[in-house]
Amino acid sequence: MPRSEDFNRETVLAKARDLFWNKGYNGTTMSDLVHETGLNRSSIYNSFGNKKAIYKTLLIQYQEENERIYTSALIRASNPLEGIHFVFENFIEEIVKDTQGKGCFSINCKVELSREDESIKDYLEKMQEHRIEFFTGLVQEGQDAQFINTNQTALQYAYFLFCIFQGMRTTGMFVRNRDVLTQLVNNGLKVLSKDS
Amino acid sequence: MPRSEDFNRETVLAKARDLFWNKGYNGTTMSDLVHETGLNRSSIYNSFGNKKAIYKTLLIQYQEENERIYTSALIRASNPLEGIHFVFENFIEEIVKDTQGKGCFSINCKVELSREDESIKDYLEKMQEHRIEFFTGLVQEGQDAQFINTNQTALQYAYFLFCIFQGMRTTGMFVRNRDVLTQLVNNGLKVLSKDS
DNA sequence: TCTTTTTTGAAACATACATTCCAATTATAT
DNA sequence: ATATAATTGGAATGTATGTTTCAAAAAAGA
Repeated sequence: MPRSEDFNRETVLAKARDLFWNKGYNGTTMSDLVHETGLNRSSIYNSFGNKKAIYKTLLIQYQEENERIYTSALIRASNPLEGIHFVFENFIEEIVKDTQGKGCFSINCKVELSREDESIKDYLEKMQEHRIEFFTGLVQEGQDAQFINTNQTALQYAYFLFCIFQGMRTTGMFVRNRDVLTQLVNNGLKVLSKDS
Repeated sequence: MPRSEDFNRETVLAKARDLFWNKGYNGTTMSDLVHETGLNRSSIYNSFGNKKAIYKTLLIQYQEENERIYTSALIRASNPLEGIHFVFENFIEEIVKDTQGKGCFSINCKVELSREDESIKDYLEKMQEHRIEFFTGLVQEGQDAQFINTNQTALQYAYFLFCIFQGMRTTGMFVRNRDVLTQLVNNGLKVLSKDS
């Protein structure tokens, strides 16, 4: 009996994501969302919840997309160190493509909302730990297979990689030169390499 | 003839800075400022201008303070590489002291306002270039005096240092363990060292 | 003391914005 | 075709918030 939604959920969410990514959470108004998605106010509230709920949906979606991108980069790699290289090359591509200097959705969220919204803080903290575990596993594998030196623990190197990632993403808001970024990664990964 | 202000300018600005730092630009209201500083609305507008003006004043003040901190760290150092070490140890202290995870005022500003406010973007972009020039000079001196290797140009190493700085500051919003941060710096600076 | 100039206090203004309401509309199942 | 249940449109609501106004108060100099 019920009438069905008259729009494509994914398309709407994509437009909402672009808005929030461009203008931040506070910089985006519900009217912006109405205008950009073409949906009516009621439809938005009805189908996606309020502003915070929409934003959280997008944040989770962003994390999951990234998760997929990273793991797929690993599959192409023939060893853990190369896997790390691929992951970072992926970051570089994202930064170079980001001609507006929007930065990382997740880091932007961290800065703008993590101190105001406890639930977002908790989520982002878990995600950060998760990423560091991800790197730790990779480095550990690399160390076991003699591709990465054992001067430091896998966990410590994981923090280092995570730090470089966040640094690139933040620095990259103003600097999007591929060569500069590539050298940045090379310099960082030099620390892990066996022959140093 | 004129009546004089009934408050301490620096004290008021310090309280305003804490507010903006804690809650961000959009998260802080003029009423917060009124409440926290104890000044009257009119007095604030009269003596400091509107919200954006106050914020910009604080941003500039923050940059200048940091400038002083860095150059004073250099004076204590006996060579450029040690100078870089001191500067980074300073970052670590700031992060460890930041028990609330407020992060860097300047990076927070970059994320929250640089895409919405052209003048702030321009200012921050200039500051970023300035910091990179600062690091470039230091590295160049270090290379000239044989403390730093010449595998990369001074400029490239400067980007690397800047990236690690921004990464530490962002990662450090959730991770404030001194040992972890110290190892982070050590790993980064290993890249510059002569015997590697 | 009296004038001048600025600061200060409290209320008022104007607007931006998230959210809700309700009637009209529309698709589905019987 | 008709009843049903959800969606949709547009206005309305209430509140949060940046900024202005203006008269009263206060300090400094003559």
